[in-house]
Amino acid sequence: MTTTGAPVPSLSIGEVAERTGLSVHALRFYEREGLLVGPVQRTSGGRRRYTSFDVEWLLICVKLRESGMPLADLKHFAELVRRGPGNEADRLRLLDAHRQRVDAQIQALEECRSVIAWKVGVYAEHLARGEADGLWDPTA
Amino acid sequence: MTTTGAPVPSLSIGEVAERTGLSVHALRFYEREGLLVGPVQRTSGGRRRYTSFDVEWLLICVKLRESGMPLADLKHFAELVRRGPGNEADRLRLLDAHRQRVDAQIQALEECRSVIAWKVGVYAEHLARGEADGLWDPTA
DNA sequence: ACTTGATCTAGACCTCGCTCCAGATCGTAG
DNA sequence: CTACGATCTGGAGCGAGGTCTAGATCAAGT
Repeated sequence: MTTTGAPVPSLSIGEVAERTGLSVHALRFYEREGLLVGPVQRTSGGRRRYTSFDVEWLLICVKLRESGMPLADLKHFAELVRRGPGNEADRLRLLDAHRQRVDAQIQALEECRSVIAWKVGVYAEHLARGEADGLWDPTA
Repeated sequence: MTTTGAPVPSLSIGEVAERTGLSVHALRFYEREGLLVGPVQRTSGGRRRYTSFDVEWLLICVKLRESGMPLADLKHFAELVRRGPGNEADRLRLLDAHRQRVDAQIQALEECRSVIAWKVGVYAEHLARGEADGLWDPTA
């Protein structure tokens, strides 16, 4: 029954690279590093076939990496999921800690942006007033 | 006249490290890499003395680095400032490009945050409903 | 059968941004 | 004068996160 449905469409490493934005090199690297939940299936010829689960997980990985989670934490998270139910509190802690770091990061970036925007404004005003008005604060 | 005022209080590398959050190693490294606008002054004995200009510039550097500007761009910016007036348009372009990257970064982070917050919510709800309710989407 | 392009493995290599070390010197407090 | 901590230089080393190479194999089109 469960084994005879339409064959779940599986993807080659190249297709997954396209869909996730990771390079094929990075995909193999992630696998070696134990960042995937399960082992990737193979064809008789040894080529990887990724399931949609794999791809979903990878898309989450991409989001977590994009927001600065180190590979070590990602690996830890993968391990928790791999071990199956029973450690949801741990997973929650891990994600929530990361969420807080992301919030802090956003705040820091917004501060940076305002500093930069102010400096951009200084230069723009200077240029608007003409190029030849002399002395400049070297730090401006 | 201009040479006999109160001696501008200058700081040692350790004091600058404290004030900027950069390590003394990093400060020497930045200098070697040409990331400072001018050469740092030295005492007769060869120790660095940083002016408040230096410190201000370093604080800007810190903000730019914090927001992800690569050292190469920082160096480029320092070179422009070092060359003096006349290239304000270039400086503006450099900073404005960076501002745009920061904006994009903030947007990306906010997207990440919402994905993460959603997952945190999923786990939290699961835990609130009790630990023993069975099957789990492995990607959850 | 042949060609072409994607994929395979193991492992070397790379960039970035510091960090640390060794061994010498400075400078200030006792 | 002596100690001791801070600083000096040049260069090696490091951790993160991939990236790339070589040489072989697989799979699909003609």
